[in-house]
Amino acid sequence: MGTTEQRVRRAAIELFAERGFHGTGIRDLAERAGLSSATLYHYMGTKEDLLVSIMRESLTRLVTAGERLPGASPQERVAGLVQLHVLTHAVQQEETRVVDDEMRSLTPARRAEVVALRDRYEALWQSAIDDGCSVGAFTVSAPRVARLALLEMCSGVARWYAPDGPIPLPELAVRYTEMALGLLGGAEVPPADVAGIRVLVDTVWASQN
Amino acid sequence: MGTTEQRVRRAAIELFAERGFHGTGIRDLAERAGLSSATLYHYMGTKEDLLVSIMRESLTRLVTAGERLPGASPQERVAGLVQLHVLTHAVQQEETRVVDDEMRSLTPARRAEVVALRDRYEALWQSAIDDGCSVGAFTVSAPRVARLALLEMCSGVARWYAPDGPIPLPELAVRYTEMALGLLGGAEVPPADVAGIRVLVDTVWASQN
Amino acid sequence: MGTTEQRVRRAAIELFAERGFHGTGIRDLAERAGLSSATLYHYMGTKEDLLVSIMRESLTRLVTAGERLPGASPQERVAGLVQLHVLTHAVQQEETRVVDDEMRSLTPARRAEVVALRDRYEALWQSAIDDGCSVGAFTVSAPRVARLALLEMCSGVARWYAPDGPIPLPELAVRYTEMALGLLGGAEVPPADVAGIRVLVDTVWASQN
Amino acid sequence: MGTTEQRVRRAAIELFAERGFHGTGIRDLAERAGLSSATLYHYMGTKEDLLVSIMRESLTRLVTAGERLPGASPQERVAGLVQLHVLTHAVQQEETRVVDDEMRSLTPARRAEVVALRDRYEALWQSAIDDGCSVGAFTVSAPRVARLALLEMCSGVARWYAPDGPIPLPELAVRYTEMALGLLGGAEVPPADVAGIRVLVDTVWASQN
DNA sequence: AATGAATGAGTATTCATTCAT
DNA sequence: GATGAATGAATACTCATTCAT
Repeated sequence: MGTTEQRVRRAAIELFAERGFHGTGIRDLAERAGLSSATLYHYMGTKEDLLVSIMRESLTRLVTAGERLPGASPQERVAGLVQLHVLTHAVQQEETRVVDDEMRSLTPARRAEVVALRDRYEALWQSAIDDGCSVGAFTVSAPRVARLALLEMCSGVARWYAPDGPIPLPELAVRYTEMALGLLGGAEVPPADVAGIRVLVDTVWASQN
Repeated sequence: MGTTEQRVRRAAIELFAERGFHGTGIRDLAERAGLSSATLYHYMGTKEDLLVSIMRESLTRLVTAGERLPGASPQERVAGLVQLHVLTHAVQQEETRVVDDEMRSLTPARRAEVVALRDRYEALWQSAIDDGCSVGAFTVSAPRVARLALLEMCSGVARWYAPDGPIPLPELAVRYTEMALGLLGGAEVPPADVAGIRVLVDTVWASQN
Repeated sequence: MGTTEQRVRRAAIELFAERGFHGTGIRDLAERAGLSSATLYHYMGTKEDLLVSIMRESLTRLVTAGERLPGASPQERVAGLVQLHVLTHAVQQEETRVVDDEMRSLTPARRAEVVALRDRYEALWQSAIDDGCSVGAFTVSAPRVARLALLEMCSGVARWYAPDGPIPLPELAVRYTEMALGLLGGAEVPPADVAGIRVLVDTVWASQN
Repeated sequence: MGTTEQRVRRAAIELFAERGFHGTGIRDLAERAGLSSATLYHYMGTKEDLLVSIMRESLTRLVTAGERLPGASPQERVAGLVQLHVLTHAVQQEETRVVDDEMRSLTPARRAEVVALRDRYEALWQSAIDDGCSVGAFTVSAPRVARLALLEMCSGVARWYAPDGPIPLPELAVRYTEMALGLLGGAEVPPADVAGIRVLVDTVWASQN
């Protein structure tokens, strides 16, 4: 069952994803983690601390994985990012939904730190897209908007993809790669190494913290 | 400034979009609407009634517009739906975000009604997609998944599109149409009548209730 | 019984005096005032706001009365201050004890305002004492210390004086006047107009706010 | 640094004096003593036990010292008590403030014991004063009130006296002796042996428990 | 139509204390 | 001797809602 702290984190991820931060009470968390609400406070600071910690860890992992992605050409880098993003959003659906949806629940002071991390991750996308545009590999006219549309599109996976459903994970990744490169315009789709990326995701998410 | 009831609805849409249903208090609503919290209750039932009413109205308008869309071929119907969806999500960003994000905040009893409306709307998409597949106009292998991915992609517009930004609304609609038909596979993009759809959107949203 | 707000203030004064600020719970206040603890919040801000407001009002009254005191010579001014202080501490025992004892319970931010008021009141004492020293009316060697000792001595009245006990109020005032002037050294005791000061006290405490 | 138990007592005296009994949490005590809050309970019973024990020890010492005071005449006995009281309140400011201020924080059951001790101490004062009145050495009309006023006046020293300030301890004691005997009326001030009393205070407070 | 007053149930968080290790 | 873990009861305060006026 893991350590108590892990149980608390899991409970928080599940409930924040299901009911939202403000819709989840401290009592709900305690019950789900199998603790009294007073004991909960041995394993966390405030409720917001817990949320921040979940977001920080998740985004840090994403940034780590993103920076370890292979691929030299802009097409390969975008393809890798899409596959990384889609795989994590398909495999860690609850966690990624919390990160994507609960930004607004953060106090301005705490939001800053988390936004900084997210910006660092999105900068990886932006630079890959911008490079592709410079080189003429992509023809999209508004690269900033393209980034937003792509991320929105890929993040959606966390809301509907069923791991045990009809679409195998690798196929999902390939399809999204095709869609993404199509959206960027005139780009040929590089050969995908989904398996390699899956290994990367598993590695990064296996590491403690 | 509109009737008091409209002020209440506007306040609710703004705050629910900004802070979420559970993050918005009755006093916040009252303050934003310029009323006392007791007076608020002259213009609404419970807080949940207000949310349901906003969602019902918005989804009803979307269904109405969706059913009035012209277009005979599957390609034309999908194109129309994409343009309708993108335009509404770009123009009515707050309202559509509330509809998309606050489903989980509904009590099971109330959720049923709203989900039924949403299902009715999504059925328009599904049938267009399915028809296209039957006829061989689309080659996508998993039509249900395609619907989900398309809706997710188009709904994202409400989260980032800036009406006063660099991309004009018609261009946005066209781009999304292209991306959507590309996603469905092997479909030629029919000529777009974005202006006509814009009129439809404005008409439906102008009507009271 | 007075307005509800007055009942809340009375309850707070009684309980803060009896059990201290930290020893008094919001439920205690509500019960004493005959309200539910939620209703209490219609009539106050936070518990600290209530304490500050009580202190501010009491000190403001004391300053007002102190500034209206007649008396030209240092002896007369000190005598007036002693009588004012003793009378208020004998008549408003609970309120003055709250002011004297609960300073430490204030948050630094709120403490500043209250301390400023108290300093303004004590400055009246200090200047009378200092003037007496300059003129040679008092022979005390450490005037600052004399002020502290005098205030401490006179404030003590609020802790033990029984209004229905053997010592009449005017006699109490006279005795303290004698002790105070003796403490300051070599001062002749001016004729006391305790009745006049009693009228002043009653006037200032009768006024709303 | 003394035994752990002494560290706990010192922490309690400091914090109870600074923030009051109800304003001091068990965690505050633990932190100040450099222990975990669980370990704290190896060195004390309940929080109230700790307070009672501090008060009992302090009052016991005061009674012990009071009973050992030399002096045959009522004037000498009062002078000795004043000097004892002033010296202890100047030297043990925090401890004496806790004793004086936190009586109200005690449960009725525990209060009885402590009040009994205090009464025993105050009885020393009362009998000296009463004897002086019987013999005609004092002319004060209300002896009980005189005791209260004297104690209040002398205890105030703990609230403002600065050991490193301009007034030397012996002078402070002499001044208070003069004030006290003046307050009692028509009493000549006996020669003071402040140094002797200081030795007594130091002896009694040096003894363990 | 509008609101001040009222509240029971709820909020997140801290309390003093115990106990197994 | 020391402590991490645990908790029931309490803390100050807010919630959505009702109602008399």
